[in-house]
Amino acid sequence: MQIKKYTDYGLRTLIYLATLPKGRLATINEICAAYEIPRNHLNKVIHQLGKEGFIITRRGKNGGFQLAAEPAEIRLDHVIRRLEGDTPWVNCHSPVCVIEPACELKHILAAGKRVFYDYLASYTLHSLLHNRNELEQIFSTREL
Amino acid sequence: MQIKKYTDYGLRTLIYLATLPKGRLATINEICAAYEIPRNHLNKVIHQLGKEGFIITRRGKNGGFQLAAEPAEIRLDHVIRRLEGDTPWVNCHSPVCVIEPACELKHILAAGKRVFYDYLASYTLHSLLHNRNELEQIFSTREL
DNA sequence: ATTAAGATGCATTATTAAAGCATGTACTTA
DNA sequence: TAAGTACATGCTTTAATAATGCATCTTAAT
Repeated sequence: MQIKKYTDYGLRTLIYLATLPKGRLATINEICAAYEIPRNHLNKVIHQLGKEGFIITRRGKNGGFQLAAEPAEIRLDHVIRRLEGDTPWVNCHSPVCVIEPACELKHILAAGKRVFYDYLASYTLHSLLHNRNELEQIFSTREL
Repeated sequence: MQIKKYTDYGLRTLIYLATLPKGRLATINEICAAYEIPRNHLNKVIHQLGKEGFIITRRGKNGGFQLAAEPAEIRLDHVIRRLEGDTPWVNCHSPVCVIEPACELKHILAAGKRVFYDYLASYTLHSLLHNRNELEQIFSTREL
């Protein structure tokens, strides 16, 4: 019961982008360096962030990516749901559970999951920028 | 983002026990047979269920285990929290995250986790017995 | 053309859950 | 009190999946 690094990396990327001046593109290498995370994995995360419409990517020389919307418009439940994958939190098949047709558990856990994401829906990328100055400082010192 | 089979097996065990006449002991072999799950893994689950006080175990010949309380007294949040382990849903260390001191994410996810378990707190083992007759029928036909 | 960026697919490694195995300990009953 | 049966415990092995690595393709600017 923990979000994947994959999802974590995606959120970190969005946080990084949100601290940049509007219109400025970041690159995968830049983010890797800032967080000291492996390029290959981040590569896939960035790709999905683009596919899902959270960022706008641009290929080719001088390419990169930027937020596709204002931080306050990017909801955490959306981001996490997409990156994490939206499968049930209990697996009643594989292997098959014999009481599955009579079992209430899946419904209760599904509702619990809904409650969790409903809560996250009250937060956006903007909510993660509370300490924006401190964040910017961390990133700037890392570029030395 | 999915509960472990370990936790699942624990819940299934409690459901099974709840369908038995009061005072009747079940054995690990019995539960393995009912659900067709591996004895070795279930072994550990049962042990923890006992340690946590959800069931009362008795060793030796004619031993076995039974619920330690009424189904309505056994809360799902308690069971799942214990079996699943109660670690944060995001790992900010290992590897270290450079923005950790300035990052709000962990607090938001911790609150989301709380909301999830608070929701589960409104359900008990009794809530899982809605289709008790059907459950009993499934178990009885499996014993043939 | 050349270069720099993301896109894509496949292979490998690392992590952790799941399962297996062997043996210990407690308790019942003949 | 000996035998048998059930849970307890620790260690090992396997399986599943996330994470990472690598090679190459595509796109766009210069």
